[in-house]
Amino acid sequence: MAETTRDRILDAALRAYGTEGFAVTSLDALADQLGIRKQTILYYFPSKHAVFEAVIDAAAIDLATAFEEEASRGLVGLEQVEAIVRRVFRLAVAQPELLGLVREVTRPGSLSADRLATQIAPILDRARDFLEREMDAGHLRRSDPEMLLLSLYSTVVGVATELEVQRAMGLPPTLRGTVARRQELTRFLRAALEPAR
Amino acid sequence: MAETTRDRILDAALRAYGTEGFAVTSLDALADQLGIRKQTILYYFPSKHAVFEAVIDAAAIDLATAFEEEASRGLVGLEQVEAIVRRVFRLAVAQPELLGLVREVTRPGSLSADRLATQIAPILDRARDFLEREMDAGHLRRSDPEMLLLSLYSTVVGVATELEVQRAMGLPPTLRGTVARRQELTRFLRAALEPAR
DNA sequence: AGAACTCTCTACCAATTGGTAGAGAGTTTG
DNA sequence: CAAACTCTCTACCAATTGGTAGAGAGTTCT
Repeated sequence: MAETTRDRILDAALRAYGTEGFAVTSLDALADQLGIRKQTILYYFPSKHAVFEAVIDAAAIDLATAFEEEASRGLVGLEQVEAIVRRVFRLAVAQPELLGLVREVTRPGSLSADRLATQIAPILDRARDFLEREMDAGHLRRSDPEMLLLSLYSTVVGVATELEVQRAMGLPPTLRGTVARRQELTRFLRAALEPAR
Repeated sequence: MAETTRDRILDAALRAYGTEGFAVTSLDALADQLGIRKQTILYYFPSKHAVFEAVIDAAAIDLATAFEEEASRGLVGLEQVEAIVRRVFRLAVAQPELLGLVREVTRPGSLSADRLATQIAPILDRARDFLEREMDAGHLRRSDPEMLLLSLYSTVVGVATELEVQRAMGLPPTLRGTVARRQELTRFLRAALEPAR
């Protein structure tokens, strides 16, 4: 309990930046949500951009933790891939703002793209190694691990987060619909990754 | 020749909104790029948001045209899918701001998502029909066409935007790298879509 | 007790924002 | 030629922005 003011600011900022976006969220708006004045925010962070960077750092830790949890189960081949997909979807439902922040940060004009990138790099390295190992072991179809990772990332995060696109396509944003989407995605990935028999 | 002022504004706006984003691009900044005053912009468009909507409309036409060109070749099965993927990548290289705009518009909670959506809807319908038909004909592995479409969209746009992010971070997008990505993506799709033999 | 420190606030500020009013130059129309 | 219209501009404006200065209340240290 007793969440510190600093943590409350970071929570609200993650939610705001991850859904509305960084540029459109003013310090005043953020402060209003918390029932404080923006000067209090500027007491804890030297500037608006510093809040953003702190949010990114915290998000990177959350993401790394979630990934770590799934990766340390000793699963193999497709089962490991599917475990992570399931986790990403769980994240998308429980904490949509987290993946929303990733989307915000990885936008072309973003000043802080590399901040998240460098913190996530170890995860990516580990994922690439995993794919390579599993291909060698014959558990996954052989292909370029780096590129495969990129395709996997885009597909999974996209399917999990592109709510507007889904709405535009007439897909219901219900929990049931989300589960169906995950299952279909899993089938899709299985078809793409299963070693040729 | 003799591009009208209105068209020059739309061009610059597409580039700015598609890379920097709508919120962070002020009318003054836009006018500066064109060597005019923002009041001239407001002569052609009643408000900043009207500029955005006009940009979306123009982009929708460009996208529909590109799609139409690829779709009217009478290709079949995976060949048709790959032709469109190739076209999207060509777009991503030649006009990265166009996909950037799509990304900007499809941000969760976007007010203008519907505007693009309704204009793109016929394309989506057509694409869904195509996939369904090709599955029936046994040219593509059977799966939920809607989900498949979403996966395709996420993956292709995701991989294409990722190129932009890297470019923004200083990694020059070599033609070779782009082609390599497209080929890996194609392999990925082929593995997932090829009818089981 | 008093000094120092922590935290949140009020009071400002200069810059930037989207937008309005309307002048002035050039062109087209009657 | 004069009137009307088209286009771009200067001059403003009120609201919002991120940020500074410093007061005041409460707590902790000596």
